[in-house]
Amino acid sequence: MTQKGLFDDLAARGLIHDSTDAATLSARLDAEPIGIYVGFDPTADSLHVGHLLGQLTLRRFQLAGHRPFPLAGGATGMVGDPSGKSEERNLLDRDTLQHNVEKIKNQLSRLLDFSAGATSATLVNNADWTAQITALDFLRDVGKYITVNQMMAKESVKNRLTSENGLSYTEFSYMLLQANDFRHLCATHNVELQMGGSDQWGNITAGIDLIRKSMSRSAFGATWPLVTRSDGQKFGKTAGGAVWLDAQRTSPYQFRQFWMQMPDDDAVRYVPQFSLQSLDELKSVIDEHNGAPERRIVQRLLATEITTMVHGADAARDAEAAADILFGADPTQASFEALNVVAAEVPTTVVGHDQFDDVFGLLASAGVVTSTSDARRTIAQKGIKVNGVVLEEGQTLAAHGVLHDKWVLVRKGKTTYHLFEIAR
RNA sequence: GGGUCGGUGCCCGAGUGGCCAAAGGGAGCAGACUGUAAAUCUGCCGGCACUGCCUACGUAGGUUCAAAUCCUGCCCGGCCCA
Repeated sequence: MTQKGLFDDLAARGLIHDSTDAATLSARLDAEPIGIYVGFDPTADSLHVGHLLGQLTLRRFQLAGHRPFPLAGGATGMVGDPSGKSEERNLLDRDTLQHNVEKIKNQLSRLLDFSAGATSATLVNNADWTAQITALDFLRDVGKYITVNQMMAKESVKNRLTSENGLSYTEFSYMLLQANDFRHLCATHNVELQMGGSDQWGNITAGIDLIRKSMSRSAFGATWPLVTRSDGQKFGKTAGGAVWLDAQRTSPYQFRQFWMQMPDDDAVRYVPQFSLQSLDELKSVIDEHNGAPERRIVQRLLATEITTMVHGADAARDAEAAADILFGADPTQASFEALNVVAAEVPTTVVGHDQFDDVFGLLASAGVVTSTSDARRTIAQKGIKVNGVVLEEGQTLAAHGVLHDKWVLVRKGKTTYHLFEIAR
């Protein structure tokens, strides 16, 4: 019924950081389908690549025959998780939170199958069972079972207690809410396993304890490691900010580029963690990649697979087609249709014929450069190419022609593209 | 509340009357080399109507031909005392 060896597979991919007794959990997973949940707090109206591991983990379990429960933290988002934070969070207001939950729900659905019979995913929102609980009930039914001593032992709590920022009672209580979520899902949906990032370990074990003490049954927990980058930067951040799953915030093209432009070391490390392909298949791909790293085989695999999962096959194909044109041959040879694809993926600004003389102003207002001064500098340093040709000082944007009577393709540096479209 | 030290560009940090749009480092941008990597090297790195002008060294005033630099008030932070 369930695929054997799931736990070992996860471990081999580098996806297990902590877990409750590995042998027991592994045997349990092999024996029969179980319910697993992963929580996502609605701190923004879109998830970002940092959340992908959680979604992919649920997907892996689903593919192996288990029942995934993505959880939107409508309630926990009200409080703020102190884990991994050095100071008290600013709380979002209810309307914003509600809005975020709605947007995120949709994204949580993307990678999972909700009509897969026994292994169907179930989207839950902890506000549904938490919002109505009275303070008294909560203290009796949850607080009673968890000691302050235990909460104080949490690393994130300790850190905050010794820092100057302090820790409010609200954030301190966060772990109780999360523990209650686990118990609720265990009681109502027979969910036995919670997973999360390594910073969630304390919250997860609190839930396991609560289940043992109040329900007299056992539950499992596991975490995946923090995704790190070889250069020490935070994963999922680029110069432009976070890489979002929302196509409005990060276009499929940009999303795909995030994976394409990944350093070799990171890409090789991430592939087993992010790809759903078997380890055997991946091993041969990695070998091939190491033999010819300039072909970016691993980056390409990640870019294609993840973009397809998040944005769909059509969007992934278009993004790839656009990138092939931009990073491939001479743009002046590109067909009208090809450029149309590019136009859909690359930021585009509509301009009038008469505006082409104001090169600095155009580049600045389109956001290609940060100011007209920056535009001057970049051009002086030969950093701007128009239709593939270096733009010299004093030339207008139309100096190298207009493609198909419609577009001027501007490239800044190696990877930034912008399209100027002539107003009709 | 008293004392004391400090608040400088995206970040760290030097500068204690003119030579200061402000050393140095980091980040960032561009160029070379490359593979839409990494490392390395070079240049840039407040804005604009760009051989000049404007705005900037917590904030508001003052002294001076001239202030990030001196004086006064205020705000904020560290430390010590109460």
